[in-house]
Amino acid sequence: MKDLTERKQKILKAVVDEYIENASPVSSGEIKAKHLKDISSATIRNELSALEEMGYLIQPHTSAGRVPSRKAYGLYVDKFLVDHPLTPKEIQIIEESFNERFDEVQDLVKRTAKVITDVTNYTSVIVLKNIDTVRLREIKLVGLDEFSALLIIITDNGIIRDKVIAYTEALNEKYIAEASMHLNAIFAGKMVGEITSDEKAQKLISAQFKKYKELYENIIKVLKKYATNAESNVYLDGEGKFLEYPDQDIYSTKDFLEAIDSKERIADIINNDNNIEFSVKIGKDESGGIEKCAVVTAKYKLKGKEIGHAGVIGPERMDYSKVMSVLSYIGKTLDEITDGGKHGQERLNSTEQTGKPNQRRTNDRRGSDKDSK
Amino acid sequence: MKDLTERKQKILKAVVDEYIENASPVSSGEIKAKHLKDISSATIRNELSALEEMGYLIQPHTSAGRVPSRKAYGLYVDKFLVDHPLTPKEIQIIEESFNERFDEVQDLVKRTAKVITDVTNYTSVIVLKNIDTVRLREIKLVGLDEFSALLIIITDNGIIRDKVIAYTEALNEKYIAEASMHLNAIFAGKMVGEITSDEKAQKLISAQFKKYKELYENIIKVLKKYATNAESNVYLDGEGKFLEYPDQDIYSTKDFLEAIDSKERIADIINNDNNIEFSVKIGKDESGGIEKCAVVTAKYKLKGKEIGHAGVIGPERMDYSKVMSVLSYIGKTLDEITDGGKHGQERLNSTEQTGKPNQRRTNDRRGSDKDSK
DNA sequence: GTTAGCAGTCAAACCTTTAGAGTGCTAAAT
DNA sequence: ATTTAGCACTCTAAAGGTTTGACTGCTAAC
Repeated sequence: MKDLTERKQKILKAVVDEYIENASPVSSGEIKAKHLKDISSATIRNELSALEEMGYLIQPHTSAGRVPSRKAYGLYVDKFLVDHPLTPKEIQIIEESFNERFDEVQDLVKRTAKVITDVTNYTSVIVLKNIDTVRLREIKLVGLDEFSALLIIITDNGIIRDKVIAYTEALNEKYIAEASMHLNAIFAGKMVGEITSDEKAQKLISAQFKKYKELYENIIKVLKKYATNAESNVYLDGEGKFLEYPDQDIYSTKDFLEAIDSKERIADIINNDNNIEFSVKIGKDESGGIEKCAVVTAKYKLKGKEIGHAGVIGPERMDYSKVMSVLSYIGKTLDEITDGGKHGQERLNSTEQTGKPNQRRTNDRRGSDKDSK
Repeated sequence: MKDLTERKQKILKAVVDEYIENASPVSSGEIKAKHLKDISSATIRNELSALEEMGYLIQPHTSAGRVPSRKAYGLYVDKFLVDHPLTPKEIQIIEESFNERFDEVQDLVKRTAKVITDVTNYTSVIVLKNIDTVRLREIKLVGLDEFSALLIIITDNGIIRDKVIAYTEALNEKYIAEASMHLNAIFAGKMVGEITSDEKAQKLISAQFKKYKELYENIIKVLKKYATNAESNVYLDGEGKFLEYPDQDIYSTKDFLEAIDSKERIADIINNDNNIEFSVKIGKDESGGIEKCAVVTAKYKLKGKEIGHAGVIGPERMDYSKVMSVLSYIGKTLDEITDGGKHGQERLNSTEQTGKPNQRRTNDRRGSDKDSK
């Protein structure tokens, strides 16, 4: 009775599939009718009972069917995912959405979030790698008026951020330009983490470049702020989608909304286990998560460089196969448009050639190359 | 029976006040007990009946109390608002929030939204004036690499936006700098509307500055996009607050969420009647609005310049007096910190002196200087 | 014009009943 | 030793029926 026999697995898969589809407890009769016509419901009941004892199923009350437990979803994601080919319509949505040219990485990120939502019908989320762990390509300083300048931070993966910084003494254009050069020499190529954590070097530089001290310190401050600021790294789309799966009880809806509200929390959840290709986090446990929700994410790569994670937040009973197929397809599409052999590695910045839309058409796709939680 | 006698007004006000407080239909007995002890409930019933006939009240069913109609709210906002002094704690929240220095107008805007939500406990919304109707102070072009540059748009009210633009031919730094100067000469001081709508001038310029044609056209495109793009002008905070007034039925919650989801719609509602100091839009009517919700906004000024509208989206039965008092107080506070006689008009850009927080302390405040819908 | 008093209405809360979906168990069949 | 049929049992959800009490509307007296 301790073994997960093949038949038990089949039945378990049937329960999960059925529950994902209908959101109501699955009965033995239902399984017999739709999945395993050749054994009797009584036998299935025995198996269900065993599976319940093993912790895979939950019975809301004695005379109800069974509902998958978190453990069951975990196993399901590990073993039972099937290839879920995208419909031509879905493919079309994705292709069209990426056919338009983009000038800026952030644009593309937003668009990706939107398309994930459109195709999966779940709330989508993209969390970019913390600027902390990313190399600076360049910083620029552009004077705005005598008391302020725009600091432009360009990271190695092509993301551009900027921020106004102000200073107390009036500075002229020339001074700014000079400072910009000097400071750039210091910052370029370094990781933000390196700069902000290395107090010694900071002091040294700060002393060496006395003239630019205030500016330098301001810049460090801005970088530090970005490094600890989830806000600017988290992109959401389709926050209202949860209204479309209303089988959840009030509690989890509230937890969902609270989670959605706090970008820090989202970032924490998604950055938690971020070294695997696909990550699936089901429900809330010691290490975080969202009550009654599942978070499925995949590595988000642009031009071969990993720039963060992209995925979906939905009910536990989400259509995992579909979501993973969609994420996988989108990943592949992004790969193609950003790394289509057009430019060498050195130009892997934020811009894409203007003019005609990228030509591509691929209908084959891999199913679920997963890794699971 | 056609006149809104003084007593009727009192009763109407009582109904609205009571309903705002308790969210349940108001009965004649309640009014007698809490508001008009010296007339009998029977008399009040007669009056209620008359008020209902006049369209101010609605009876959900025969044996229920009365609920205010939209017409009643309108009258209430017009005539019955009272001065609603802020508590010391509320004042403290506001003051503290603005005491920190800010470098950028957008920062201040976000902070304003946050503080409105914190103090009123409603979802707050700030809609900046469309860039279309605002004069450009300056544009800058900063080369990022040979195929792209960052376009920085600085408007007359100190708002900074930027956008990467890409071009097809490699351009060097010098070229960009030159173009930046030339183009700036063309754009500075003009309103975006002027530039984008005047096709003739566009053609002319485009011919005259042949060298910069592609750039110029790209810039126009970006400006046009901003001009028609609500997204970047709408700031929300406290989107989840609606959970805290759950007396609404499912429908209106849905409409609320849908409205919140679409920044265009928000912008439409708020820009609709934007020439009055305070605007109150109750419920949904021909000209838009949100079912069962009220939108209260005030002009949002910085350094004496009107830069948009700030306000609140909440249930129809919102605490109008309080909201208006809060908006008014915040408006006054902003006036003081941004125009405290520190700099002349010419420096009304985005920066504020660094260092010590602004010193100010004002506890007097005006109540409700309203204008109403 | 106002009020007291009372009949009438209606929603909400609370039961009770019923139906049926689904299980668990037992004993027979394989 | 499994599998299955059969049946008693459980529990929810839906439907129907009462009761309660909060209101109103009306009438007749003040």
